[in-house]
Amino acid sequence: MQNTLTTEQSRQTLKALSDPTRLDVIHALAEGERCVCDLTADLGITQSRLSFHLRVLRDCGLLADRHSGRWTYYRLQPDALSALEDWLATLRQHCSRSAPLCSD
Amino acid sequence: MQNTLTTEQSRQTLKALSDPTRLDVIHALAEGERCVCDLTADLGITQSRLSFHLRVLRDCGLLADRHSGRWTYYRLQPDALSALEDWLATLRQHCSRSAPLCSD
DNA sequence: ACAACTCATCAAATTATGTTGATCTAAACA
DNA sequence: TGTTTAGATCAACATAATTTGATGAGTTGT
Repeated sequence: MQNTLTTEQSRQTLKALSDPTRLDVIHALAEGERCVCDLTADLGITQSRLSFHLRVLRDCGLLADRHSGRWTYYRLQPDALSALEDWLATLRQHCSRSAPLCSD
Repeated sequence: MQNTLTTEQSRQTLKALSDPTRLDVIHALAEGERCVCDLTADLGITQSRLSFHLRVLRDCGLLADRHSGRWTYYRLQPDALSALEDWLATLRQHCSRSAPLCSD
């Protein structure tokens, strides 16, 4: 499979995943999609704070949302994780080519 | 291969990789190990700034260093990238299990 | 229309990260 | 010993990310 993430997109996804609150969100959504008010209760954080983190995760493609009535449901997009894995694998392969240059 | 990274270690590595200057360092080192003064010249940044980023990368295991005379040589540790890939793959597998819960 | 509910957004305050320039230690070499 | 070089560290500043509390927009039910 080809990596379609730009370096900038990968950076944003890496940064998004490096926050503990956002990892909590991801774990909570691993059970399936949930509305914001349920997530707020599950995680025990304020609504505006959760909304901020949901936006970060959605903006980098890790989450998708769906509106129904007055609720907004968020769900995981595992393909975004796959794409990041591909990007990382490519980086690692590039790094593994490295040979020592400096001898002393 | 088993994932040996804790969530906290993974977070630190993700955060380390999410900075453009640090990605530049990694790409520079993909050619092989280099001393700090050569890296400073390669990247065109100040010595203290580079030193700061090298420490972040070393602290999360992405780089190793070696002292020889008055020089310090840094090199990549591709295994740290592999470990992060494993952690990500595990997270993705966990996420991919998710089934929609909310019907309306 | 009105009230209650869900959620996003905003400004202000707080906290975390990165940058700069100076200083310090250790090594090399005259 | 005195001087130069490599590199780490520190304090001060600058910038970016996060949190909080308030407000606003849309939806539902009375």
